[in-house]
Amino acid sequence: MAAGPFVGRRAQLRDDLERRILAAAEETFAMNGFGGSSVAVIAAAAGISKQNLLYYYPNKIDLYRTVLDDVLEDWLGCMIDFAATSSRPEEAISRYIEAKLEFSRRRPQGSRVFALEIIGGARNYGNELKSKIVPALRADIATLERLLGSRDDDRINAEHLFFIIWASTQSYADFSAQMELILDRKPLAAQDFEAARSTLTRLVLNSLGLPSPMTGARVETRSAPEGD
Amino acid sequence: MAAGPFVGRRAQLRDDLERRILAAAEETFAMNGFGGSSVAVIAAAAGISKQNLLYYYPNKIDLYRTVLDDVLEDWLGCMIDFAATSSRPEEAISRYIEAKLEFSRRRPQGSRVFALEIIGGARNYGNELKSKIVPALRADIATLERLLGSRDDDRINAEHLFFIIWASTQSYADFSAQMELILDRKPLAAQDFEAARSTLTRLVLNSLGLPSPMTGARVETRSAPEGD
DNA sequence: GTCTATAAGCGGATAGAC
DNA sequence: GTCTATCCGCTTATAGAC
Repeated sequence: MAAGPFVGRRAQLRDDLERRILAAAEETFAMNGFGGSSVAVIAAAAGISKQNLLYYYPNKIDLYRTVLDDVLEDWLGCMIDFAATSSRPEEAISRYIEAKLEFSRRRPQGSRVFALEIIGGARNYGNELKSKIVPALRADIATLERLLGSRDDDRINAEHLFFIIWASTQSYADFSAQMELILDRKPLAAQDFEAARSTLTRLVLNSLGLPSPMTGARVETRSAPEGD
Repeated sequence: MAAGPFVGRRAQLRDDLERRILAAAEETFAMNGFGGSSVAVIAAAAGISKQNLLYYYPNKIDLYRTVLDDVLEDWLGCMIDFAATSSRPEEAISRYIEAKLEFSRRRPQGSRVFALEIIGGARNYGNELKSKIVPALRADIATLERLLGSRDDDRINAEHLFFIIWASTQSYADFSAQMELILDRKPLAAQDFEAARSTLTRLVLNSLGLPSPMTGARVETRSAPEGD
């Protein structure tokens, strides 16, 4: 239902309210899980009555799935760049990590709702997981494999390298409560995400024998394998 | 309450039942979260009545905290080795990753209960998180920092390197549902954990300029920076 | 669309018999 | 320790007035 140029005022108001409800639901589900969130609390957070919420979303599970859909759409939009990129490997990987971390920074609650669903076995979102998320991840893994080149012998396992990238970037949203305690800073600041980006990028590129794209080819601990 | 040599039959039975309840609770909480788990369902999984469960654990939140305590004790037991180790850096780090992955493999449900609690902001376990878990992680980070040596210049950030290790190893428990779909194998097999260990260990050691401990000093992609 | 009212059931927790 | 019986608040969801 994309908004055309002639959206009426009513439709606009309705759209605004739906967004407010979804935002409230995303936050509540992230903090309390599906079972721990009541429709009444979500409605209160959205500034409307429980009955009114149920007018827009006929039941709790539909609301929950809509939240997941909304987050998924956002996430997929951020992630398509990787498979389509024709940049140099080090730049493609670097940008991918950056985009994934940026998503964690920009939408941590959405990331958490997803994490909760996966941890619980994806029983409410299994079809979408199989039909959309897994293919996207597989495409990313295939891209990564292509970027790694054809040295089959002692090559880094692309699937597990991808799992590491994915787990690491995601954790800056999902486990931020723990990181905040360790870094003694709440919430996490821009410098923390920058340090995360820098550390993870360096780790991955270094393990692949690729130069660091930002600081040029200079890698302090070693010399580059070939002239660039 | 360590069991002495003269534990009565009754005490033994009670202990057995408590363990059965805790196991059922761990599994139920892991799959459904705190709010999504009912005492009745946990009791049924343990093979007793709801009222009987409430005789052993007076309320739901106590049961939940006991599960977390039980998992934490197990986890702490696995993790002390790192800080105490005096092995060579590459061996210490290698063993740490191995132990953390082994915990994910052996007790995935416990790992998930913890993850759910942290994602929800650790509102039910904040004190223990601050007093036990965070200090343990800080000690591990300090150990890692020591192992990294004193090159302050362009050194890998120990905190974030640790976050990466921690997130990656934990994800093989928490997000196994997704990995199972990608790897097309349910549940994950020993070979998957071995591939995870190998990939992550190699990634971390390589980024630190350390030789791989298992395959000797041979690292396919580069030559060692200095003779060992 | 938003309200009041209410249905129908599940939730955690307690009382007291045995 | 385990059982039956029960309380009562909160839950999702619906009906119908305005």
